[in-house]
Amino acid sequence: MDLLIELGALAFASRMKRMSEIGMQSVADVYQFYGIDFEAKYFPLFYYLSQKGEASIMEIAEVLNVTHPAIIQTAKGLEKKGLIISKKSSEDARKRNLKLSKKGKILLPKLQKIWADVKELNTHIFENQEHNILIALKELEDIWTEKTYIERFKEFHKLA
Amino acid sequence: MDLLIELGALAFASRMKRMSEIGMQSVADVYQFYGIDFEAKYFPLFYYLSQKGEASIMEIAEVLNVTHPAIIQTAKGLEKKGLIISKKSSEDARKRNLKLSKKGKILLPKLQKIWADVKELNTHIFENQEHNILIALKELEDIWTEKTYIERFKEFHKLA
DNA sequence: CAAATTTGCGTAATCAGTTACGTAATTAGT
DNA sequence: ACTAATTACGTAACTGATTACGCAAATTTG
Repeated sequence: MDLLIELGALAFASRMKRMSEIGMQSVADVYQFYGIDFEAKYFPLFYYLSQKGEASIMEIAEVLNVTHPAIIQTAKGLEKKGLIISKKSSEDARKRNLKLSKKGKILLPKLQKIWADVKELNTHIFENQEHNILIALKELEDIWTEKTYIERFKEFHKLA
Repeated sequence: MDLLIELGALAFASRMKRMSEIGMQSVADVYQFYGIDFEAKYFPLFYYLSQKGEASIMEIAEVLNVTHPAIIQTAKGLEKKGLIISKKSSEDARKRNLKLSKKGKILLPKLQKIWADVKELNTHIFENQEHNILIALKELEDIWTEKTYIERFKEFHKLA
């Protein structure tokens, strides 16, 4: 029995969270399968640095939609593993810029291969869905951007 | 700029999580709008007790798909608010059964009204999606049930 | 029916994020 | 050019979940 599924439209937040956790665990399993010492939680930060080259804490926090202490914490983990390094910005003494270390750059191609394989499978799965979850997500993200839930709630139930 | 959306099929776990958080916050806003002292995190447990009447810690944990310490913790919160009570099972001395308190039963109709309103709006939103996220979720949940991601991964990439 | 195993619960430590707050550096206003 | 406001970062405390572990009660089994 799965109460959350029964609850349908009421419990969708809980189900999304559970699905998110399954997604994280799945990728973790892939890294492990390839014997690579890399955690799923590092992906967004490491990937962004691999694209951008160098970026400050706040810039990363904004792009990844998390708070800056979260970036500091994740960066600590990646620095400890020796995959990224940081140094004070020369233009702005408040900023600390992060970038891939030599070791990080060496690991990168292996990770890129895995990311490509994961992306390929995911795309395959999503495209074979009758209702594509990526499109559904994008629709919802746009709906919340347009108007907050509570505003919509008041309007819908004529409480405004 | 939103890197996660750009990453599409690769970052869907992070996006699901974010959407889940928006969903939780939205319901929290509705409780607040009605001036009701109830937190979104209490919903699954409180709702289940309102339906079942009485249930043990482990039973609830299984039905809600979380670990038993999570239920103990959530139950502590609801007991502190006086919305549920607990007593040792008479049939099995290991078990502690939870149920709504008098105060909880009095609050229930108000909550039920809110849940109904939220469900109505959510259903409206989801039914107007071109790709319905509830259906998409159900499809994915079934896919993972059928076979783990890593198994699927090995097959898809001919690594089995 | 006694011993071994399993089950139910509670607590502690941990985890990945958050909010709150403080400090130093930069930018804006006059 | 001072002063005020803002921005960037770091730390601390909290949150809501997890895993790991231990104890007591119930159940299985030899």
